Amino acid sequence: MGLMLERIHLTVVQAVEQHGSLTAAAKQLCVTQSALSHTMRKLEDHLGTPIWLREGRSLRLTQAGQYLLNLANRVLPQLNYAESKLHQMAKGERGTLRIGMECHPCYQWLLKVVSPFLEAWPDVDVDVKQKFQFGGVGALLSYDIDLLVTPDPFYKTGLCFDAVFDYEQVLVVPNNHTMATREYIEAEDLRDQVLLTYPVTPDRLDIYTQFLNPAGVVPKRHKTSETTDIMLQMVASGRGVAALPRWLAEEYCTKLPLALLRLGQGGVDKQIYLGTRENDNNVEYLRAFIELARSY
Amino acid sequence: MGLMLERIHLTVVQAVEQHGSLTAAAKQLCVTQSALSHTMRKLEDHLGTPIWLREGRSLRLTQAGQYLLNLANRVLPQLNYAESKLHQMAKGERGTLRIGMECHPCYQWLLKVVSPFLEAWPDVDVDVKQKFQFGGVGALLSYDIDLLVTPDPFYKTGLCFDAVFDYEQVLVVPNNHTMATREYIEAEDLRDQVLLTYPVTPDRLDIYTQFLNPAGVVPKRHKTSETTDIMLQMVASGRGVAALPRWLAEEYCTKLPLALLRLGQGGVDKQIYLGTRENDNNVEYLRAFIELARSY
DNA sequence: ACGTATCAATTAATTTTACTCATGGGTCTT
DNA sequence: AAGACCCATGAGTAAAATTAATTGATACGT
Repeated sequence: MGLMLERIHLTVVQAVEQHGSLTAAAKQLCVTQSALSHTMRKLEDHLGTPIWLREGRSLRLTQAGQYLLNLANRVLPQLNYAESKLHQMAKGERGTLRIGMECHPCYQWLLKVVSPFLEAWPDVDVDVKQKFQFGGVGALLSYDIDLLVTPDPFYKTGLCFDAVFDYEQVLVVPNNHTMATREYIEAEDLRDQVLLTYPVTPDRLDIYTQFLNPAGVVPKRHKTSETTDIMLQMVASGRGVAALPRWLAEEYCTKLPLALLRLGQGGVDKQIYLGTRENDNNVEYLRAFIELARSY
Repeated sequence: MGLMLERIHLTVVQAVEQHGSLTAAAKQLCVTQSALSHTMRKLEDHLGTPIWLREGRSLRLTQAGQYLLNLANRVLPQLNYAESKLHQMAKGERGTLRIGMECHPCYQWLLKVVSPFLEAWPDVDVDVKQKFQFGGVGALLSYDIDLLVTPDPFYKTGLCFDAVFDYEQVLVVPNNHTMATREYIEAEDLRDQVLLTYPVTPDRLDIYTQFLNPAGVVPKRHKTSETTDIMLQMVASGRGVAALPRWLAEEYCTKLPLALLRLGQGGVDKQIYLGTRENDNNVEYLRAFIELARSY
């Protein structure tokens, strides 16, 4: 009645993949190559299938091995994090608030909330992540993050979303642009414009989903930029137009020759949501963060 | 450099919670109580925090212990499933296709696809699950299922959704109902009707999201029923009306005195989607299932 | 209130396991 | 063809896990 698939096995598969050989993995793990060879051999016997094909002096993962590697990449981070979190709990520390960002421009806003939070909770660290294998919701569900900042809430059992921030999405144009003096623009007006956005898929860009798509309009060209600074430099120099939160764009208006226009007569209104797991409802510092965010 | 949090620890925490005592857990795991006491004691020393409060002769989880239990409930199923899947792979079996259902009436449709699939892939088993802690998407992301049947796709990085089935959602009324002879109804017509649905939240019922809510209509009463049979028995006996897929309702029309009405002049059209992980794109039998489903 | 049953912790003895060392057989490089 | 590199194997040993036996504490029944 032997359980057999252990943490060490996943660790080895992962380390071998990372370092290229059993020997290198062994050095990394501070044991001999022989130890790992024995250990993995036992697992292979137990499973009844090899994990690697021994080709000359190198190892290539079998299908079973690839499955193990995939498992390792999913499970090991959880174990590692849990262990460190338990250590933190033991020392009486509050732990780390892991924040995931699904919203490029929110970063600036987040910084303004994080800083008073760190003061109010000196024993809680903050960690911000931006890339997720399965999107922000996936990261929340698989405990890779504890809090998700997103303009795009997704109500599912086990998750809570709180709206914490209202803002208006506006179009940013150079202030010598032909449209610069208008109060608002229509979707049609963008048909012959170059649109600058962050590099994410159009279905996650509000300017498309809420403004252009309903009107069936596609801009002349679509360019992307990772950073707001560069993006607005491009706008100022007449390379295109961009859609950003008003509060963010306004900060740049003092530095760059820009004008802000409403999107449609009524404007496009947005909210930022904070997503959490229901399980974490009673985590004090998490609730506190949301309260703090709401009060801004 | 001692790694320490092992599978056995999670197993013990889970087993103690399940069986109420260390002794019972030990029996379950085919070891002595002493062994578990030692093992867990070592972990507590390593972490620096107790896992249980010893109250008289019983154990109560500390906060750290609860965290461990939560971790165990998330991680152990993955390890257990992985181990059995690897054993299957070793024996040359294809494995199990775990299907999650987020759509009550789809069950009937699914059965029609599963049966030819089982014939075409004799070495693949099928398992159908209906309850998910974090919704269908969560189950997909955390590898609790491999395929999600849903009317409500959710595009996220790492997931694919394929539309496999178009159908019309219709209103089912008894055939002696005052509206029974009409071709279609308006939302207003439901204001004084009793509505029968499956027991899920209204935001996941198309009749609300696509028909009633836009018109701001609330039915006189809302009753729920777990099964289609009972629901339509109720409809036939004049206790209310129900919204169901046309193909499903039509099957009952031969047995029960029912009439089907379009929802609104244009009718409400729906699709069933099959959700998978991008990672599984190359799993033959999964692709085959989707193809098979599409061809119906 | 007393005896009995149950449960967890502890100690010491024992078994099992994991690891290292030493070695051999491959393969690739130059 | 030599040297470097890599993995597998077998035997011995150190370490760890497990057991058996016992204790102390608590609940329960009569």
